[in-house]
Amino acid sequence: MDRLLQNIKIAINDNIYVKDPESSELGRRIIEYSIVLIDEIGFEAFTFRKLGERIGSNESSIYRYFENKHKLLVYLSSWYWGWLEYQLVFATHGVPEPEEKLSRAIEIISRNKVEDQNFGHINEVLLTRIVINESSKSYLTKEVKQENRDGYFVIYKRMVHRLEEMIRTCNPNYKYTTSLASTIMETSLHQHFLKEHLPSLTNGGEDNATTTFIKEMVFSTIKK
Amino acid sequence: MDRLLQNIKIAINDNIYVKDPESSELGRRIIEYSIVLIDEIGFEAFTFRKLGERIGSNESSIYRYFENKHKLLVYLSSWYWGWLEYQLVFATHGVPEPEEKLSRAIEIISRNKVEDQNFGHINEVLLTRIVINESSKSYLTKEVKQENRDGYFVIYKRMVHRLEEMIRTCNPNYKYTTSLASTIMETSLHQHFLKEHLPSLTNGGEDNATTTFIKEMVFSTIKK
Amino acid sequence: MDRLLQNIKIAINDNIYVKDPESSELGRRIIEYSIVLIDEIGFEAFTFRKLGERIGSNESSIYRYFENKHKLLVYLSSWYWGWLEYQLVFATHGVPEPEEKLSRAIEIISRNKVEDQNFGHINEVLLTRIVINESSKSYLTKEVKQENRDGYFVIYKRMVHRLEEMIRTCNPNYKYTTSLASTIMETSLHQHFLKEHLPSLTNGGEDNATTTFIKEMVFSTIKK
Amino acid sequence: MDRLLQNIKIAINDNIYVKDPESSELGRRIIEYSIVLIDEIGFEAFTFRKLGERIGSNESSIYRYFENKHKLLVYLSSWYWGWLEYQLVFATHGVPEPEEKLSRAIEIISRNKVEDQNFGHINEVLLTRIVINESSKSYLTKEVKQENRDGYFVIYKRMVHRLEEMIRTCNPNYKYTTSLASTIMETSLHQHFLKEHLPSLTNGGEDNATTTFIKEMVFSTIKK
DNA sequence: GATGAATGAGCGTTCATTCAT
DNA sequence: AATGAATGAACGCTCATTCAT
Repeated sequence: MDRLLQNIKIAINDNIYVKDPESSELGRRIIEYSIVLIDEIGFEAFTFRKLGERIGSNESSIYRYFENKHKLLVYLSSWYWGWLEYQLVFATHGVPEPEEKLSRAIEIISRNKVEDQNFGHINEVLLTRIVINESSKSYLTKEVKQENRDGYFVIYKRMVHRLEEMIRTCNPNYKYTTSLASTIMETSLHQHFLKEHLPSLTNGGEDNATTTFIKEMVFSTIKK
Repeated sequence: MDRLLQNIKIAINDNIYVKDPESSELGRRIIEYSIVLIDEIGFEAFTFRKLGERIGSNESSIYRYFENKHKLLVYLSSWYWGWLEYQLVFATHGVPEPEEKLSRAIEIISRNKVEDQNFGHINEVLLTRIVINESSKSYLTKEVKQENRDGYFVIYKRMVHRLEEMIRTCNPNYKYTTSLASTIMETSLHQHFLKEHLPSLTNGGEDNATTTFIKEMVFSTIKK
Repeated sequence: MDRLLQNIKIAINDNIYVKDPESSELGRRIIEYSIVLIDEIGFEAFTFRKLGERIGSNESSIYRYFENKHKLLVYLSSWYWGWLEYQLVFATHGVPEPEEKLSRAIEIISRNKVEDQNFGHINEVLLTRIVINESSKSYLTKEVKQENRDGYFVIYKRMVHRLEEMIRTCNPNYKYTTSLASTIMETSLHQHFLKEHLPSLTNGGEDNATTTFIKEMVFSTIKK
Repeated sequence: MDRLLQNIKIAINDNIYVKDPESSELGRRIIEYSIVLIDEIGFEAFTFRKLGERIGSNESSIYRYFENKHKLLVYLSSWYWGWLEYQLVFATHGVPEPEEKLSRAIEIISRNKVEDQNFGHINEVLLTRIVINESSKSYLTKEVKQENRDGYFVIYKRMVHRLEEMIRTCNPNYKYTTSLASTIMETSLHQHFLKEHLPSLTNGGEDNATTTFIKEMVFSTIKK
């Protein structure tokens, strides 16, 4: 992305963190290296102690920012979806044609991600990999319902509802707009996962194959 | 299901377990109560110690059957898919019409599950809930690739390939058969998850809505 | 008590604190809310962090006043005994009859306490409960001897010696004046503790039963 | 004590421990060295980790026997009271004269303790010191009431009730039997504490002074 | 003088696992 | 084959305290 947006900051629900990691140097290091480390060793093996070692800081300092590693993952996921949402709004703003709008939205969500210079301390490529591999763990817990009530997933849900709205504009008579919207989101992640880890379960090998697959599926489904 | 099948046994790849849990009373208790306990407290909080307490046996005995709790989850998932595969084969066998065949397959995979009297020690309703809530944790690990090589996911993959084959029979020209097949599998689980935990992200509220949604999507996608 | 004494201040040995908590608003808030909080959660669970949160101040500020929570407890105990001593002196001053004097002293020490309007920021009822439940922890430590040398318990000891003196005046031949005096002090606390927590170990249920019990015991013991 | 009683075992309420420490060598070492270590460094500084180091065993093994250090202290206190109770029963059994009986009981409770050869792994002298210095911490907690309900203090309470019964036999008209009984128990400990740490608050310096003091006090109090 | 941020150390606990029976 | 006991290692977290402002 261009650098016009240098001052923007992805806004995250403030009861996900204890202290805003964007508010200090240490906070930003926590974000930067948690992404690197989770990608390296997986979320299961990731601990605040190891992160502390990596950033040359005591784990107790990290507790000033996040109550536990689970909330840190929720934060990273939220940031990811906030970042995608930003791109989606930017790319679809002012596009009059509903099909074109939805097409661009699917593209943003399902394409291969590249680094974004606007957020120096965040490696979006690694983060995307984390979201693909681990983010379901942020909601597949016994506490989903409470966390949902606490607004942990607002950005994700807003994304789904934006898609839903676009689908409805394309075809007001289509019955399963919400399910289709959430399927777009989930399929985007899942197909990328398979491509990486279980390639025999996908045709997504070539560039943009996933995007094309989803677009075809969505548009034939909602065609009047 | 009827009870004609009383003697059948779902065959599970034998390097998932150390000792076949179907081969002893203790083994069957391990399976029975691991399902109950994981459903109760979640896979994260589930430990062999707690399972041992529940079945009145020492945790070390459980190690005779499974190397660790992760493999036990792989076993349960495999069993689930094996069970579904059985139903799928049974329901589609001898159906000449390709569309009808695929339609029945989707139905088997995505419908709400009920208890199956053929497997007394397994509560299929709870198991389905576990697969919906937790099974992604069985492959979302750093070790997927190795485990795939070890054949942990053969049944799942065979299911995908069966679907793929049916899709191809319906329309030999459709390009993304594998992706569509894996999307059917994943969407079936995901929509049920949303229905349960984040209902605002699905239209799947009514009976069979998920099945209808998927069928519509699939058939419009592959329509010649 | 009447309000004639508005300007009095209980004098506490100044090496118990770093900075006199009576010398500032923050100091008084520390005293006020430490009493409330210790009563609420117990001394064990009480920390400067929690106290800081309660008074809307950083824990590091509290360290300006007290080196650690143990010294704060010593301070509170000392304040309690200083407060009791004041009442004792006030109530026995000018009483010529030795038995009457001792009787009034025992009364002061063992009666149920009520709030004293002279010290607005201190809730004497809660403080009494703390002294009953927790104050032994202020001297039951490996450091008693050193702390005694440092004068941490002067007020308490002065109280014992005042009682001792009164006992001796009643009966100059009684041999165990000091032990009896310290037993009066300890029994007053202990019986109140039992009344509250293990009532089957006391007859102290009715009003003033503890006072009557102690008086009877003391006077029969020292009777010539 | 003589060695006639070699086979006796002090019976402790079995929900104080997870596994009976008398049932294994490791368990007995835990008891033996916890007494030594608590006496050495104080209960506050005592941790299972340090105990583990001392007995050359991992702290996790200790958790097999006691849930936490607080319960271990409850166990030690209970053992102490059980041991005293045994002596008390033994010393008063068959004594017809009520005053003599009570006198012997007070003696048992308040005298200086010496090692008892019947319990090889327990150093009764150190244990007595622990009970004097630390045991109040076993009941001065926010959880007393619940723990009382759970029977943690049964032996202590039985001791009080035995004393109470003896007092009543001496003088059926005395009103405060329970309070006097609990005062005997408490004063015995407290005077020994003072003798050791704050000797200016006691006359208990000479041998048996505490015993004599208490006996005089009790008998003059209940004298008809 | 009061505060906010950061830290090191250690606690209590649990887990997965092994060993001996 | 199944069990019970024991262990090492690590986790999550909190505490008391210090430093810089």
